[in-house]
Order: sequence, then structure tokens, then C-alpha cells
Amino acid sequence: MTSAQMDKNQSNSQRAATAIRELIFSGDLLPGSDHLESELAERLGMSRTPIREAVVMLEGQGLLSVRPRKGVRILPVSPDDMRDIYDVLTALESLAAENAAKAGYKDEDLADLTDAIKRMDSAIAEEDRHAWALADDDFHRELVRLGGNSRVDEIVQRMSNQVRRARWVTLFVRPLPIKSNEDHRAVCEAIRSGDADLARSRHQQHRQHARDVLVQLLSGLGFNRV
Amino acid sequence: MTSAQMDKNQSNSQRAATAIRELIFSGDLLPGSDHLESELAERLGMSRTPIREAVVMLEGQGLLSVRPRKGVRILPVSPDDMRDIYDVLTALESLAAENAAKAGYKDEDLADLTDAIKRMDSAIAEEDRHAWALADDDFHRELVRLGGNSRVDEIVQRMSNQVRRARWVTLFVRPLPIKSNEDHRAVCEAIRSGDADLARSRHQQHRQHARDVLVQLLSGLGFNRV
DNA sequence: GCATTATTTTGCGTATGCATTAAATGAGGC
DNA sequence: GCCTCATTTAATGCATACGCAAAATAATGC
Repeated sequence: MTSAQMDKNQSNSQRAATAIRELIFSGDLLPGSDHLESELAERLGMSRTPIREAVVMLEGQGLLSVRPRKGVRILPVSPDDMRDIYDVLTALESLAAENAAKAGYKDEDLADLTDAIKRMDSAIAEEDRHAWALADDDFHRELVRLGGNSRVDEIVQRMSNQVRRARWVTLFVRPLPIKSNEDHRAVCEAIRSGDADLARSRHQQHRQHARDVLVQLLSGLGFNRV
Repeated sequence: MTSAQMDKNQSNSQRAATAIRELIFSGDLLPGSDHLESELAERLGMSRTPIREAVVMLEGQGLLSVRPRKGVRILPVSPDDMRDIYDVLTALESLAAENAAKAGYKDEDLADLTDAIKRMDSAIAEEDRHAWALADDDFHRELVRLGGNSRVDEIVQRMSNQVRRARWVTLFVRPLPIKSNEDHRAVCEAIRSGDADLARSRHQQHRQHARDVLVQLLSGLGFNRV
């Protein structure tokens, strides 16, 4: 899982950034925990300098905060945070859906999107939640890409990363997301037919529902942070 | 204008970040220009280390990009970029307006908002475009604050910074924004009366109009970058 | 025994030097 | 005259070192 391959031509700072990100997502660095720069440096086998740069980057992405003399703190994500993040995702992905519908894509342009839907279908048929999650990610990423707004792309990516930590809750506690696929298909169809309003509203509804389910779940199960 | 006051207890990295930001906004560092780290270090009277950290931060905010051996490039903002940015602002500020309306604020909570509107009114009466711009900024910032979503707040701030560079175009070339104030008042009223849908749709319309005017202006005047 | 001060420890911010490597320059062949 | 390859130049990425300030610990007075 930890794909720590030595990509030759990228800086140690970048390697450090992705490595620390991985450590956070994998749960190796728990939310709320503190870590000294020197500790991370030793752990990743480099000096403090690239670690610091990585930490500055990750702080900008909202994954951690540097607290002088207390180490960097891995930021927890509360249910309220999750609601905020989902609201941003809802707004921006809906915008992407709308713009994608306006762009007049042909069927071949939507190949990746329909493929992702297909994979979600078969994943549901086999009750393979992990495969479903991967395909779902692909769907959303491709949708945003089709939206053609690079800043939306970037922000959505950032927010998705923060949600990813609660993935195992969304995956294994909630019921199999069957209705979800109807939504995906509807959004895709609206894009194909160029109905921007429908694409937007349908995706918005889809995301809002997902948000409600997740927040309810997290609060109900007593998670105050993830 | 260059408020380079020596705030005693903040790091040089942070000072460097704000200083470089100022240099960009003030036009001292022109869009598209390249600057060596050592040059910036000397200019700000510190070593390269804090400069590098500042540069990493600003790169994360989309203001510049580090291009190894070519120096940091101040990123230009094309009309297309401007459209993308305005679309993000539209989506997120509309969300904020909606949430603000749902929050059930009392009149006193909306004091800052109405105050900003008042200042815009008098600024228009006196044809003081600079004062209007300041009040307009305040209005939008306060609106987003009332939305109560910290991530929306952060992202909007970031995007607004990028727009700010084209401010002089929006300010002095376009006609006096009289209609703009009607919009602001309507949004404020919708929030007061708790009409979330109206608040959202009205603000969306307001922003989309602003976007169209600006993009048209920039393209028409032959600005390919700002 | 507790509070308060003195001392030590320790983590961070920054400066500096060096090795790496991309760009620039020059030499030589065509 | 122009293209190719070797050489030089120089900016960066990184490691290291050091001083300072905050936290932790010990010591002293009450």
C-alpha cells in the first residue's frame, strides 16, 4: 500500500510531502497527534530542511498545523468539519457538472465517466465495497476534470483528501450505496444531453444526500474526530 | 501602502510571505517575471531559508510557481483564469449566502453587512471608486463570514487575492457599479428574511454578471494577462 | 509540602556551505 | 554558417551548525 518508490527526479521535499500525506491517510500518524520535525526527518531518512518545506505545504492544505515547540499536529476532522467540506464539494462539483454539460462533449469524451459507472455497477453486484470506492473516486475526479476549471479541480482534490480519512466509515458502516449509482447515471446522462441545469441540480442533490448520511453516521456513532 | 511594520513576534518566513504578496499586489513584481531566491533574499534582507518557505506557501496559494534554475515566476492571470476564479467565487459565495440566510441572524448580526452597503451607497454618490472598492470587499468578506464555513472563507480569500490584481481594471474602466448595490441590498434582505433560495440565487446572479462584465472587458481591451 | 525561582534541556528558526544538475557558453566538425 | 558535444557557470536542494526561547526539571525559600 505504501508505494514509497524512489521517483528519481523529484525533490526530497516533495517526497516528504507525499510520504507524510500517506502516513496520515494510512493512519500511521493519528489525528490529534504531535510529531517533532526531527522525528519525521529521521523516520523518512532525510534532514529537517525538506521536512520543513513539506510541512509548510501540508499546512497550506489543511492537513496539519505547526505549533512551535510542540511539533506538528495532525489535524482531526470533526463531523462539523466534514459538513463544511462536503458543502464545498457539493458546490464545486455541481458547478463542474453544469460546465461539463455545457461543454458539448461527445460520447467518446465521456468514456471514462461511463466506465467508472460500469465498474461501480459490477462492484455493487459483487458487493465489493473497496472496488466501488475506487470507481467512485474515479467518477468524481473525471467529472471535475470534464468541468474544465483547473482551480475547481485543485480545490476538490484537496477537500477529497480530507474526506478520505473517513472513508472506512462511509464504506463499511453505511448500507451499500445502490441509489448512488442511479444518481451517477442521471448526472452522466444529463451531461451527455447537454442539460446543464439538470446535471447541476441532480449532482447537488446526490452530494447533499451523501453529506447527510455521513454526518449523521459520524455524529450518531460518536465520532468527534477522524 | 507598503505596511512593512516589524511585527516582533512572527517568523521571518511569515514576514517574507506577506512581503512578497505585497510586492505582487503592488505590481512591484510583475506577472510573468522571474526572480531568483537570492535576489528576493537580498531585497528583503534575510537569508534564503525563510524565503524558500515563503515561496512554498505562496506557490500553494497559486500566486507563483518555482521553476528550478529559472527562479520563481509570478503567475499571470489570463481572462480564462479570471473566469475560472469568478466561477469558484460565485459557487462558494452563493453557498455562503444560502447558509447565512438559514442561520437566522438578527438585525444586529447583520450590522457590518448593512454598514458596508451604506458605505458603498455614499461612495457611489460621491463617485469615489476607491472607497467603493473597499466597502465592496468588506461586504463580500462579511457575507462569507456569516456563511459560517471556515473552508469556504479560506478559499474565497485566496481567490479574491488573485482577482485583486485586476482591480484597477474593474474599478476605473467599467461603468460605476450602480446596479451592483441593488443586488447587495437584495441579498442582504433575503438573508434577513431567511429566504435561503433567494439569497443564493440573487447572489449567484450578481456574481455571474460581474464575471461577464470583467471577462468581456479584459478580453476586449486585449489583456491576455494581468 | 508547596510555590517560586534558577538551571538545564530541547526544539525551532535561520544562516551558511557544499554538492548536484540544469542552463549557458564555447569549441570543433560538417 | 550551423549544428553537436564538451566545458563552464551558477542556482538550487539539502545537510549542518548555532543561537534563542520555551518547556521541563531541579533547587531554594517559605
